[in-house]
Amino acid sequence: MAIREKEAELTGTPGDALRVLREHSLTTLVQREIERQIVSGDLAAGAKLNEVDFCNELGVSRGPVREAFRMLEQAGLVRTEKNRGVFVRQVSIEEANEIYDVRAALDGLIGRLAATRVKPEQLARLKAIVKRMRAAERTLDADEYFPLNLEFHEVMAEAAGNRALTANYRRVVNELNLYRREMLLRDADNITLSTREHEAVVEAVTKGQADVAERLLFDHVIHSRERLHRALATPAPRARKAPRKAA
Amino acid sequence: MAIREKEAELTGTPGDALRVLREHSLTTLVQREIERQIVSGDLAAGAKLNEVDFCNELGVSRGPVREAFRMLEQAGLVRTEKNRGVFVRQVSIEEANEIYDVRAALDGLIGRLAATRVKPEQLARLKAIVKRMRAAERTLDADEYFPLNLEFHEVMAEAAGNRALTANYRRVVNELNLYRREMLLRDADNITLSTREHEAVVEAVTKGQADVAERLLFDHVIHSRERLHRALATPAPRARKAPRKAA
DNA sequence: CCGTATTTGTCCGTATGTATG
DNA sequence: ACATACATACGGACAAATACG
Repeated sequence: MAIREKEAELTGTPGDALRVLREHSLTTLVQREIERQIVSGDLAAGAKLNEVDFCNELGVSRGPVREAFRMLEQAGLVRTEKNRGVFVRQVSIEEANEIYDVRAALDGLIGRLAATRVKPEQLARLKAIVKRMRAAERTLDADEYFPLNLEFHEVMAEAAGNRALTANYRRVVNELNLYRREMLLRDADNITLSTREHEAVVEAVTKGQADVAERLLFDHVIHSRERLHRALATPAPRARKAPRKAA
Repeated sequence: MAIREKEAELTGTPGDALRVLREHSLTTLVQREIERQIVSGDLAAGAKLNEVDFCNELGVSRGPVREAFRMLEQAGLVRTEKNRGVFVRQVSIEEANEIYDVRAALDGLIGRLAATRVKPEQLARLKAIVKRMRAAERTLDADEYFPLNLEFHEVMAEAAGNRALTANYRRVVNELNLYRREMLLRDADNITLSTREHEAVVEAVTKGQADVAERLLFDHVIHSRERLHRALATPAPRARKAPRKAA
């Protein structure tokens, strides 16, 4: 389906593709759609992105597609080889370790700022998320836990009330999700431990303990990395979805 | 002058524009050239970037220019208004404060990692830079101090040995340089204090004291912000250059 | 408020480079 | 190694929106 109508539907009221196009360029729409496909895992790491294929799929010409590629390149989601094409970025284990360090530093800052600035409404959302995490923990539902985890950290970043921090944090989280995302947190013990850490963070934020929240969130990221690496060392669990293409 | 020959000259051997073009796309060359103009201050904050003007100036068509715009947009150097054009990003004082927080967190990580991983060659470069800083301090030469400061932090980031960290750090530093860069560190006392802090960082890194280096570099960024704000409160010093355009 | 000029948004054709048999 | 097929890189034309007189 062409991106013009598709976006209009997603944004709510169907039929007002006109309004969407008045506010967003085709480049932006294409960029968001390709980003969605990458983040959701529809496009596997290493997959080649063919310009003309996207033109046909989205019903646009090659200009907007090429511009969207350049945006995704800067966002760290794809890699471009001159005269050869663009590919979904592959994050090696060494690279992932480096990115985890950056994320830990940013998450520490998020914890520190959120502890002093969090709004009651955000605190309520955090507590609701943790509650649902405990439910997912009981039923060992990793498919439910994964998006809750993303949402928790999204709300924390919002609570920090720093737009530059949020922007940089999102980019880092996106890049980490390229790294074997299908294997994240499939282990029951890992879910339990992760939930405990989230609860501790919420408690510190509730009490306004900036230093504690900073350290807890920093350590949480480091622990997450360790849990992931342990999970990778064990026999591989089933994949979440069948990726569309492989390079 | 057309970007094709210009880049060939800059990269060293004049006349081999062919090699440059074989390795870099026009989009990349245009992006680097516009970024240079923004970072150097040739393009003032808020200035409008006209597509056709850049086409004529750089001798390329609108395709590569538009793609370069999208890259710069993601890099945070320009802002795009649909159907109106792209403008050099303006960083408000509130935004700058937020970015400083992010930079402090990243610089803290840089200090911690550099203390354990710095190579002898990098340590030598750091010491040489600080030495030249002391010289600039004696002659109160702020024009010389400014690039030394950039170089110092560039070497520190390199010493941290984390590519993801370096990439994110560069982006943040670039954005901060959009904020009244002409006023940075023009005050004698500020130069002296800043140099002292750099020296302390080098000492901690030399001794491999990760925790100390982390804290010193973190505090250095926070102090830099305070110094900048104090400088902004005093009567404005002369501008460095005449900006080309103003929005 | 309207018409014109300018600028941006989109599309497509051609040249050049790459992969494949 | 060569030729063919295919994908990307670049340029240029048309359409739509904005700015200006």
